[in-house]
Amino acid sequence: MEQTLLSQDAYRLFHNGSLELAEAEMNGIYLDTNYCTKKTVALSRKITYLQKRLEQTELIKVWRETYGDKTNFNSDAQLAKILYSKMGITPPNYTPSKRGAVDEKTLMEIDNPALDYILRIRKTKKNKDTYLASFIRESVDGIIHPFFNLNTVRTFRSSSNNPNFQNIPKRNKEAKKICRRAIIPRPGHQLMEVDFSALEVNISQCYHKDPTMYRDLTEPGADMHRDMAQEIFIMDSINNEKYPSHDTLRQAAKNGFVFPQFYGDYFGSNAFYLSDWVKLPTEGVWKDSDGIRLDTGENIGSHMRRSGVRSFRGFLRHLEQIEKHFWGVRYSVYRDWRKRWYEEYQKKGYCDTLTGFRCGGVMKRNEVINYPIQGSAFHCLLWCFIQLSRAARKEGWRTKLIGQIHDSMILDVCPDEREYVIKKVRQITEKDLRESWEWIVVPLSVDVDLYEINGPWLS
DNA sequence: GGAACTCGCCAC
DNA sequence: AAACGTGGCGAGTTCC
Repeated sequence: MEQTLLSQDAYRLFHNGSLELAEAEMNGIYLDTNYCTKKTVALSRKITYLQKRLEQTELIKVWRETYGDKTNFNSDAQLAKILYSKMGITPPNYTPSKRGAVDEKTLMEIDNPALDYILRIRKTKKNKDTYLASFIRESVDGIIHPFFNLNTVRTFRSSSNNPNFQNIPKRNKEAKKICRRAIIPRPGHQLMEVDFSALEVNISQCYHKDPTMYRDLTEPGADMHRDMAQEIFIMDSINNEKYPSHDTLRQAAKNGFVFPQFYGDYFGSNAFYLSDWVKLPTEGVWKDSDGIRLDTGENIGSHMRRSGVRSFRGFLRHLEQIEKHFWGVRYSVYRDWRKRWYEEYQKKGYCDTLTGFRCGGVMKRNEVINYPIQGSAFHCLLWCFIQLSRAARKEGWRTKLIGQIHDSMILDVCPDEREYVIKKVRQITEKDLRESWEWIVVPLSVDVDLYEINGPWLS
């Protein structure tokens, strides 16, 4: 790795950052250990039950005939051999090393009742063995002390381990409930989460200074994801109040087009993700009954056909045009920045971040473009974390900073101090940060989420 | 018996 | 022309 702390400022940020992160590590996070042990038992029982049901399936007969005593339902290698060699199924997808894949998406494409049990067992084991088990294993007197490292990541972000506090389930409702139920505040306290809104996109603006994106980020009512949803799904207006289902389309555009495009993806793979999201088939001509149902009463397959996109192939051509317009017209200044930024790297062999770090060594185009944005965004969070942690110490708060997840901070708040802490948080994140770093050319704002007093990390 | 690998899957 | 950025970690497997 050829990353270096270029400037005195960068050194100081990481020096002070490591001190305050160490303070948070020492503070630690309270665990409902009673819940953890009870839930672990419950999940074990669930796994036993699911395995019994799995035993009764036809697929398992083949599995036992093949592997006998060596049968192991947790082995993906065995599963791949059963499906793709013994049963002669053609793998719907392949792994990077060209073997038949057996991940969730792939197994869902194969019509076999046993696979449903395998997936449910996998999910349950993940919650039990990765999250609850590591919480129990790493806890000391009912407190976990996740590490927050500043020396492991190529982009100068942070990482976390023992246990990893930065990948606790959130999107999957069931997993979220199982895992976050274990995280609780100090007695009488409440958890608080402070998230920067769209931090990476805002920080990208500080590099490329695209005027269209500037408007998208600063004008009230502007919404790039809604705009792109309208283009992708060919609608005059995406009105979420009148048609709540349209929020699904906005989400699809955000996670299936806009963000992947920013990371360096292209329309070809966007098309698969988007089709999957709205349940449109990736083969053949779309039917009126295809796809999710909109609040207008129409299915999206019918809507797309009426609008002139009649099949997945048509959708590909449509998305190609949208991509062309996205970079060629809408964000052409951003596009030019990317080009220049990469060419400059090719000339110099490194690129520097706005926060004073140097990324060097052999990098691919997407890496060169993404590293500075990803790193600088985290540095904004780290700067705020340092200021807040210092204030907490100097002013003798009972409120403690306990963790950080790239663009958010997690606090264990004493309710008496709550209003003052929120005031301080907003002062640091929304005012002081911009004054301290003049290169931040857009307003930054945070969401403050509060959880119940004595309640877990769940709403 | 441990290091290094693959795969799958969780987060931003 | 090519084509999604950053991590940690559990389990299985392979190799020495």
